[in-house]
Amino acid sequence: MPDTEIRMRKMVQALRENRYRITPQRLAILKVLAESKGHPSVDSIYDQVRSRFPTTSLATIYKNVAVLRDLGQLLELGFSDDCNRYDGNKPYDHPHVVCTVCRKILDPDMSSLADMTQALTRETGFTITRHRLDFFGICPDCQASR
Amino acid sequence: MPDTEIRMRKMVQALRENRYRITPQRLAILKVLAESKGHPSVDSIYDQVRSRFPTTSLATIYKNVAVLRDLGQLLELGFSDDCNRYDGNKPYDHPHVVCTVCRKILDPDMSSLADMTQALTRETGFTITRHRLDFFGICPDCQASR
DNA sequence: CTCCCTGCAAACTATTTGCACCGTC
DNA sequence: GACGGTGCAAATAGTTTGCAGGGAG
Repeated sequence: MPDTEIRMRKMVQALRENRYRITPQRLAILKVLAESKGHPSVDSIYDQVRSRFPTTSLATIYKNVAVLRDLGQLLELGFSDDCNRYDGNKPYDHPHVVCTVCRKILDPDMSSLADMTQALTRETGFTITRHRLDFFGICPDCQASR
Repeated sequence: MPDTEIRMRKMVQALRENRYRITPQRLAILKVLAESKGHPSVDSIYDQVRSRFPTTSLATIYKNVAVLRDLGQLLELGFSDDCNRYDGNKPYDHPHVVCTVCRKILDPDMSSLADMTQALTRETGFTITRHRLDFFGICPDCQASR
């Protein structure tokens, strides 16, 4: 079974378990999220969903993205200077590399964060529940086209 | 000379070097930023400046904060789900610990980031120019008052 | 005396909300 | 059939902008 299919099922299951109805619009949104290799914005999801359901409204995308985020099925990357981006395939905290030119977002491998979190709890007394690690720079593609 | 004084002078110098005029409002904003131990929001700066210059407008705070940020004298922490916060004392990238209850922000000690950045350049080919590392959790004070 | 800066109000933009109708369960 | 979801439009909130008058250099 392809990964996309697995994610779809997982998200549908999470919706069902929480008594959310399975509507065509919802399925279309899940499909976009599961198939997306990148980190789509609400607008990008909107465009893709509209190609199959032309009457879908932006508000519906926002509402459903919020539901999925609250169910822990979607990671929201808020950028204050830009629109939010979403990851429906790895809906848990992980580092990102963001190209400041084309706004591409990648997921680099990086392990040592668990250690840092533990050290932090010891040092500050905080109960750490979430983190956010973003690196910003210029991707190879954008460096080439200078 | 107290640290506050040093930061004030440094910021004034940066403004002068870039042909920005030194106005009373600007000085008041610099003072708030240099004296602030925490990470004030625009609104908080606004309130503090108004206690001495009651006619100051919010737009002026925004404009000056943008100038200082662009001059590299102020670190902007954008939170998409909340208002931006600023650090005028350490205007360079560094990790933060954010209490999700009281919105307090601390600067923990943490070194290993330089290594991570280097590893990343090797792995992704990105030219890394900035990073952002935030940990979210509940501070000791807020844990106590539960 | 020249412009940059300020203060006011209006504009902007991403997101949220209210509400009547629709479709899932 | 009940009631949660959708689509539309209007509201919201932080931030930005346009412009006329004021003050730093």
